[in-house]
Amino acid sequence: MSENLGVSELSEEQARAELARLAAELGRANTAYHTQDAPEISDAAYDNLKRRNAEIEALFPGLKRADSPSDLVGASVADGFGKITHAVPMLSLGNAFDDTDVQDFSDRIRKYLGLGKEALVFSAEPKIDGLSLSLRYEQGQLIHAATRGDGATGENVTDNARTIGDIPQVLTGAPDVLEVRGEVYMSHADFEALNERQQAEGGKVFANPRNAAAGSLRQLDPSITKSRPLRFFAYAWGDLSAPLAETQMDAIRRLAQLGFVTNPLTQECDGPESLIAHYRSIEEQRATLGYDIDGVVYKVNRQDWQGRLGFRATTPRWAIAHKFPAELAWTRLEAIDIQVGRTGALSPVARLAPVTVGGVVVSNATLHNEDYIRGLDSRGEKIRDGKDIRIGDWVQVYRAGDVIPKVADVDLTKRPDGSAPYIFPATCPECGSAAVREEGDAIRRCTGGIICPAQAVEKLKHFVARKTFDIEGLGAKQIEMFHDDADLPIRQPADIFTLRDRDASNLNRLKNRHGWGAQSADNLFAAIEEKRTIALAKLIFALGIRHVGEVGARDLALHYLDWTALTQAIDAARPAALAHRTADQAEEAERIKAKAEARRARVSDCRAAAIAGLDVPETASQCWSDLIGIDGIGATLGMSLSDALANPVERAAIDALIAHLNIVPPDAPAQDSPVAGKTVVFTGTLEKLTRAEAKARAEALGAKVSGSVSGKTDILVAGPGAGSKAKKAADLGVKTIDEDTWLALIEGL
DNA sequence: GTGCCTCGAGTTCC
DNA sequence: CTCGAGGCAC
Repeated sequence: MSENLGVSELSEEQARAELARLAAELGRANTAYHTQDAPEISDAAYDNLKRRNAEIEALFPGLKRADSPSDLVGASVADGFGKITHAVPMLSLGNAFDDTDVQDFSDRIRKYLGLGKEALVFSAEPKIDGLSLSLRYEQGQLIHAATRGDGATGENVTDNARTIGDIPQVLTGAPDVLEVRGEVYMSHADFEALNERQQAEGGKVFANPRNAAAGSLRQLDPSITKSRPLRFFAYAWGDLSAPLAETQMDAIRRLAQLGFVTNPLTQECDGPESLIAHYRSIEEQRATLGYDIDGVVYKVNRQDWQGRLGFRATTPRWAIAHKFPAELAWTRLEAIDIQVGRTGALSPVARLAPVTVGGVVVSNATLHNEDYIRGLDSRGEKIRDGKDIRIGDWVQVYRAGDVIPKVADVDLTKRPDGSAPYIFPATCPECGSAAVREEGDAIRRCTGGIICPAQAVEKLKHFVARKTFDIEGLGAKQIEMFHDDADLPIRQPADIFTLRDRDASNLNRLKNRHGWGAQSADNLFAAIEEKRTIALAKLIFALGIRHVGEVGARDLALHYLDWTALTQAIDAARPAALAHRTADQAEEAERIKAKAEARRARVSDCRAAAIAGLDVPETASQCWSDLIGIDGIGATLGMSLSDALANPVERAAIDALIAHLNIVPPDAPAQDSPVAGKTVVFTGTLEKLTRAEAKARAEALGAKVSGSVSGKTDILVAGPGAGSKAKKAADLGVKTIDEDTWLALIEGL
């Protein structure tokens, strides 16, 4: 047997066999652990198997199995934490900042549910300022604990969670599978005692209880977590298939019966006035609670109504967080710097004399844009009573959403003599090109395009970012270094993929440089090689074309399925795109000129000529309509994409890049479903699905989802409140069905 | 035209 | 996380 060999001594064949053996053994151990009282093997033995598996996988990455135990949840791996995908995503909440927002929240729900005089009851509880944790229990046993992470996937902190006294290891009388959610936090007293201890021992002193709780929970060594006084309030559960109770309040009581600690200030409220009264009461008690809270959470009490209300993209419709006013601090504005983003946006950043805001030292803050500094909002109306912001001013800072520092106000009585209004630059501070602000736009942009080094670097950073090419070892810092490198410059994406060959024929080789070695250089080249194969959607997003974000890129990929098809279609649509813009501009001019009677005729002539003169070929119009007919893609995105591909410099860079890549088309949609190849339009309110879900399901089944009804539409799915589209469909003789019929049609697929 | 809702692009600190 | 703005429904 090979299992006594060191990992490095294994042959490929032995490694493959052993990975199979480990997968089987760990799989069996996992099943035993999760379904029976006694685990089959000890924790230490389990960890050893797991570690050996990870070591072999690291050495033979090509042999990693589809059912690799390293992807299994519920076990500790030596380095870092494993990932856990939440069965039900951990979403964030919408925010209310004043009484009006609370009233709106209630009104919105009443309208959505169609409630008349009927009572609408809420639960209200303090929003604990800690970190949320999801606990999974199977057959009453705590199986795993995961942090929120990005909402879909979190970190596996099971071993640490087991050390928290408020978290039961075993439940009696619980459903077979139960996910409990709550907040891990540290009390003020415990926090202070911990910091004193840390200081005495020369350890890290935490800025605030939240950071202390987060730092303690994310310890790699559970014995350290155990020594930290963490607590836990349970407030929700993650599995709606088996509701704990018919109302939120009953569910909380049930959690308390099961042995969880629930917050004593949780209360039932029968309307907005009652919610606000409870909010004020909690606000008054805030200082004496002994732990940090940052607001009050309101939830619709009835479970069935929560179900009907459902979710928007990232937040439930049935809950909201009523936030306390943010903590404020005053400090001196020392300078205003201008940063240039990847789209050329000039963003002013305030450099501040360091000041503590909400437990964190802040020395930078956003100033948004030109108008914000001048004291105007996006509609040109006064904010801060019209006070402008000047260098040297005494300014008020807060952290929006307790995260992003912003300059909120100015103290005019402390304004230094001889100060002058800040003059926003009209040229790019990085490349000197003109910086212009389009009519109706809040942002001033550098016109240098690819010539501007700041834009080039930011675009490259976007290209290698986590959601795009995600090249390990080539992050923002490395991009900055390589961009200005004398011997191995990376000036455009294609340069990344020629790096290895250029390095091989270079005198100043990467492996001989300070801070690099043969191993790290090889790792980088290997990471780059790995990403030569890339999904079409990621490639499109990575190009960093304005208005083409993650979702737009995915929609384009799903529609065209292939890079060549996409470029050919966009190229062909170019005349129509130009005509669209010309017509747009002419219309705009016409609107302005309508007031200046004298010149109207000339403009109309100009518009007619523009359209007639361009003589748009039929195929161009078709390609253009096809493009902007994609649901979610409009003329602005279309124009932006067309411009990017038609710009000779940009196009050359893109073509050079494409030559190095192996582009993977999106998963071919099912061919055998009843809706494959059909064009579907959703309209009205969907009750069982969100629009995004409906769209994703339909696309997975091979349907094309369009935004508007036309002769090409095969099926219109009309929910309640469908209007003009249903009428148009009837006129065109398009088949129209309701949501239930649609669900029945695609059922089981 | 108006009013949602989502998406894109910007931001800080650990 | 927030703002602005694009896209879409009414």
